Amino acid sequence: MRPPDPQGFLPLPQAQLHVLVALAEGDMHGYAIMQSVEASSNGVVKMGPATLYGTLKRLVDSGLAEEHGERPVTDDDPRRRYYRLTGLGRSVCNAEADRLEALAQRARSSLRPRMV
Amino acid sequence: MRPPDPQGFLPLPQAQLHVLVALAEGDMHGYAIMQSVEASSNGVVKMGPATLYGTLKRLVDSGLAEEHGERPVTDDDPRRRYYRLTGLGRSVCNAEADRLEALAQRARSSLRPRMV
DNA sequence: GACAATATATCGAAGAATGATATAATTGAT
DNA sequence: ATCAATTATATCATTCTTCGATATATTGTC
Repeated sequence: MRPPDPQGFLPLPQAQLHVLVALAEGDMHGYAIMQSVEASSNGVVKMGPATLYGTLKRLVDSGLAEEHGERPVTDDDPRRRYYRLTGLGRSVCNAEADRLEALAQRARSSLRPRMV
Repeated sequence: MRPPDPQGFLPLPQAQLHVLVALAEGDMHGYAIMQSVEASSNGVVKMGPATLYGTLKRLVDSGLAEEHGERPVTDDDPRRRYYRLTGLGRSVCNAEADRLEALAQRARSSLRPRMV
């Protein structure tokens, strides 16, 4: 029973990555994740409720995120359900970030080749 | 009739991005793309023929890649079909690389917060 | 009280990715 | 010259993922 290898989750589906990155910035409830994803992508990535809640379910099922009961003292709308990254979720998000960064680098150096 | 906005193609499905990045490194035939994607991801991304040829078709249909008849003098297996990026394909690949780089940055700075 | 925004949830359809399989030409080994 | 492995393209059926639409109820604002 070894701890699951983060690499095994890669490549991560787009929506899952976006939710993980949002949660990396802090624990959040679903609706806040939707807003965060749209805002921090400057409106390029639009995530509707179907994508969000479906994705959230998958993340919880696969152990990358979890719901928890710790609520902020102020501003507690009882409908809200808060989520956080698990340790595994952090590792996977990190691994995927590394992978994508390398990919982006490669694209860059091919598309704008340096003068030799 | 304005030229299509690269941003409108974002976010690009994973397989499409991988093929575009491979083609950014040089014109290639299908089988070479498969190998390139798998090799340069260190085996993390495995693209089978169904994904490859389906994706290639989509890229051509949407004007991001195109087939061409220019073949290398040596080493010409007549079965091969060569593809290249279009101008639009380059722009889109570049825009997506920028987006993913920014996303990876954000993930990084959240996951490994700098000491303040 | 009326209305917009917040918040979660699910259905069914569309889009994307995959494993399996098929076919055939090429290459390398013997 | 024969045989097998590799190269190369292609498609089917299924599964996974994403999306638009819709539903329901609560909260905040005027």
